[in-house]
Amino acid sequence: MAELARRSDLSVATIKYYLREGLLQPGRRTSVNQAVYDAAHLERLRLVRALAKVARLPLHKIREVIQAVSVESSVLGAMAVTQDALVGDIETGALDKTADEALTRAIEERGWRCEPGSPAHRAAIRAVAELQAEGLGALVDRLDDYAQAADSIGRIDLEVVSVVDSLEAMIRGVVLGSVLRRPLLDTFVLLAQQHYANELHGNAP
Amino acid sequence: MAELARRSDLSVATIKYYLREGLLQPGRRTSVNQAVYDAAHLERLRLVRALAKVARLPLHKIREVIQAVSVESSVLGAMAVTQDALVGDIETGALDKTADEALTRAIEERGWRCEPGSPAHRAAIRAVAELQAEGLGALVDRLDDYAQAADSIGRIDLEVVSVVDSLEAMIRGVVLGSVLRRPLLDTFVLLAQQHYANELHGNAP
DNA sequence: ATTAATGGAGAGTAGTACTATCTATTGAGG
DNA sequence: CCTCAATAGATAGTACTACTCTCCATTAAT
Repeated sequence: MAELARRSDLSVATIKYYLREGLLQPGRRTSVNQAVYDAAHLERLRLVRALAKVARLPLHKIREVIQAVSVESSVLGAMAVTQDALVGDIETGALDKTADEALTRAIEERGWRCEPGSPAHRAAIRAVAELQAEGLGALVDRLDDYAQAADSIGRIDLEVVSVVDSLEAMIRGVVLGSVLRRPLLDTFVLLAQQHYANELHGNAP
Repeated sequence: MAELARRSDLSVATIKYYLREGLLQPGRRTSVNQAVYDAAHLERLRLVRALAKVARLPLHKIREVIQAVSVESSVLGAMAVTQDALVGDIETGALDKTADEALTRAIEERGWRCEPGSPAHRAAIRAVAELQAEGLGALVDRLDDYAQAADSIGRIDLEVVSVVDSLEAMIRGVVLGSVLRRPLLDTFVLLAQQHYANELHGNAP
């Protein structure tokens, strides 16, 4: 276990805590006070850390994702579970009607076939509604443009996933990819903003 | 104050707390136990809520952003402050060298002019490094594609901002836009993923 | 034989974001 | 004028998350 702690950069106490919380599968017991942990345990710990630190999911959500994914036998199913965890909980009240309409227009424009009523769809409506509520109509007017960029990203995501060979590695790739690709794109957008801000400012090459 | 609580959907106790924490400017006093709050107070509360609930910034970060932005007199400055808050704190250690190289290649490919060493740039390096560490090299191989999509988004962001007229409204738009555009794009990407997942699955139209 | 680590369990801690209670006013209605 | 609810201000308490510490009996390693 000291080994596992060293390799995962976590304290022994934290690993024990994760074991208690069911985030880490128990090791193979060799005696009453000894157990061996292998590469799978290390990988699990890395996954848990990624979900906690990068996606900032609460530990109970992480447990849900891990359990759901370990049962899951399809890549699409794993993707759905991960998506649901990433959007978080949405209050089940009525959603803004004009936001729904604006979103529906954008979806039709793109020709997307997606599940209406899915957590992601509901979260999208809420996001549009918040923009409208804060008077950022100029942003809402460009939904189509953002949708076009999102389309590229979603397509690349799926292309990347479909490269992998084994189902298990694919599911792991979907979960980790969904979580880790987000900050990548976020920071890339910031860099692009810097670029165009510099251009506006007159620092053109 | 009861009025402000009602309009902002916050409890009086919470507003008092925000006053204590310096997140809300004090109202104009009319007597020792009376003060009037106006539209600016309501707007501030909405901004605080957006930064807390949507961007999930801790309150002390929100205070930093608000104070920095209120002093700020340029749109670019406000954008930089907001960017720094959104990327969070990065440990000031050495960053992964191969990740830096991969990122530099992508930036050059795009022709971006951005600040090396800025929080956003450092965060990008870390994001790439995490993908590499988790064996998601397939994703890193497509940095250019993601960068291209990010480029579109950054360009649209700046176009949206430059539409506004007054400086004050522009700064508010930059802060709120940066914060609220994120979940919009996140959910759009999820919808695009659903679309392409359906296609892969054979549910083509 | 001694020392150090292990598994297990419970209690304790730090940080965040409120929420409740108290006090001394004070404004408004009857 | 009197009462009563509301207010500003301050302090203490709460709920939750994510650990961290301490203890124990047991056992592996030297």
